[in-house]
Amino acid sequence: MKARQRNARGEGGQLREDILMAAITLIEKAGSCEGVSLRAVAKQAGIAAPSVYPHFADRDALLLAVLQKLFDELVELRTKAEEAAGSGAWERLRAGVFATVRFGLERPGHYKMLYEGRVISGLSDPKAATFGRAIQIRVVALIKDILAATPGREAEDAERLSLLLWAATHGVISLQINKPTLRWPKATTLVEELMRALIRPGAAAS
Amino acid sequence: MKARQRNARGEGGQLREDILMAAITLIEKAGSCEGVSLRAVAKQAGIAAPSVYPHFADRDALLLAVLQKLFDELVELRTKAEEAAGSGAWERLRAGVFATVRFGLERPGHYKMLYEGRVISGLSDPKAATFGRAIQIRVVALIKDILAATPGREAEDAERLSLLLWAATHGVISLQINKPTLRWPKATTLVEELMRALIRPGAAAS
DNA sequence: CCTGTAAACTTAACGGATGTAAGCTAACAT
DNA sequence: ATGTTAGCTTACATCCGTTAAGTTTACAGG
Repeated sequence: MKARQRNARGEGGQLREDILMAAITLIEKAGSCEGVSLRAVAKQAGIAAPSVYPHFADRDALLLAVLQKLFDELVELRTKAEEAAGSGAWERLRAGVFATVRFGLERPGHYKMLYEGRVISGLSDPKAATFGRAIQIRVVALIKDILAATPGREAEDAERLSLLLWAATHGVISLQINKPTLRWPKATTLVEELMRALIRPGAAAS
Repeated sequence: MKARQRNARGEGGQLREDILMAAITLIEKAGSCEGVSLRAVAKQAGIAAPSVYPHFADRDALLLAVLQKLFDELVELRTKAEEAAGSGAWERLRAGVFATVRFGLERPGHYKMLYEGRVISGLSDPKAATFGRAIQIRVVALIKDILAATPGREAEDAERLSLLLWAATHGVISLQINKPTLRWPKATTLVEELMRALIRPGAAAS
């Protein structure tokens, strides 16, 4: 791991990306960001521990950057899945939710960091709180569309339904990650049942 | 903290309880069991660090004992709540679920240890996996009763519904714990809506 | 009451890991 | 040749889990 090439004059910033990637790799391997030491990240990146400091003020700043990057990644995954799902609101919503489920099950360590991580440090919390917001906004819009097209439910609170859907989805992913010894039915199927129960009650049994 | 009285001849076992209590206190204060050091537990209990070893083989054994105790506590809380709720299956189920919600919100660190904690050590996991089982078994029975009394749903899979309910409930608690900066509606209300959507669809709007 | 002994608990210490600070060296652009 | 940048080495103070050995205390038998 020590065979790292020194970067050229203007490209010291390249290392920043490498450090982030190293941290992301280790966090997934460790299952969460706790216990991932700065030294381990440095070793994974092929550099000495103090070489992190020119790029990140301290360990918290590094973890916050990782959090940001992972959220961005999830938002993009979700966006692409929605776009690939066509134009129906229901299909788009389902595709987005499924994308999150897949993300969570394939990369449980990253998912836990995003949605089960405690406040990293006092100051960084308010910033981190806004990271996932983009998703929730689009979900509310989609649910509004679905409700508007469902006779008798036009006046229901889409915001509240989105919270319920989020909670239910997160619960399925979280339990499946944290209680892996139980035998779980297919997560996407469970989530689809929850979606139908909450948003399209008429089709509960698919 | 150093004014601890030495225990009498045969009652060294008293300290075991004190250590457990100290660990439980610190885990709640720290928000999870990671980062709670054996030395900190000892200091909280008013003893020196090595005095833990006559009572617990190592740190993992201590944490496992804490896990056991916390699960027992939650099971008892839930049992009492169900018993106080009368004889209706729906009311008993709701009371039990609400008790868990209250436990989670009042003691988020303990809840996270129970339901978001990773495997403590290789060997201890299979044992720990059975800890929460008692709850789920009773929930399935209650849901069976409810379904049997609901025309048209007698044949539905109570086991699967219990998983969905568990996931949805856990999702509400977990998100509310881990995203405390968002403004959340009352958790018990959210959970009751989920319960109605899943188990009593006819009464979705209360 | 005295005393021996075993339990309850302490202090000291080891080996290692951690985050971070200072200063140094090697490479490249000018 | 020189100045700046990239990254390294060394070092610090602190904490960790754990072991070994010693000390204090409570009680039983005389």
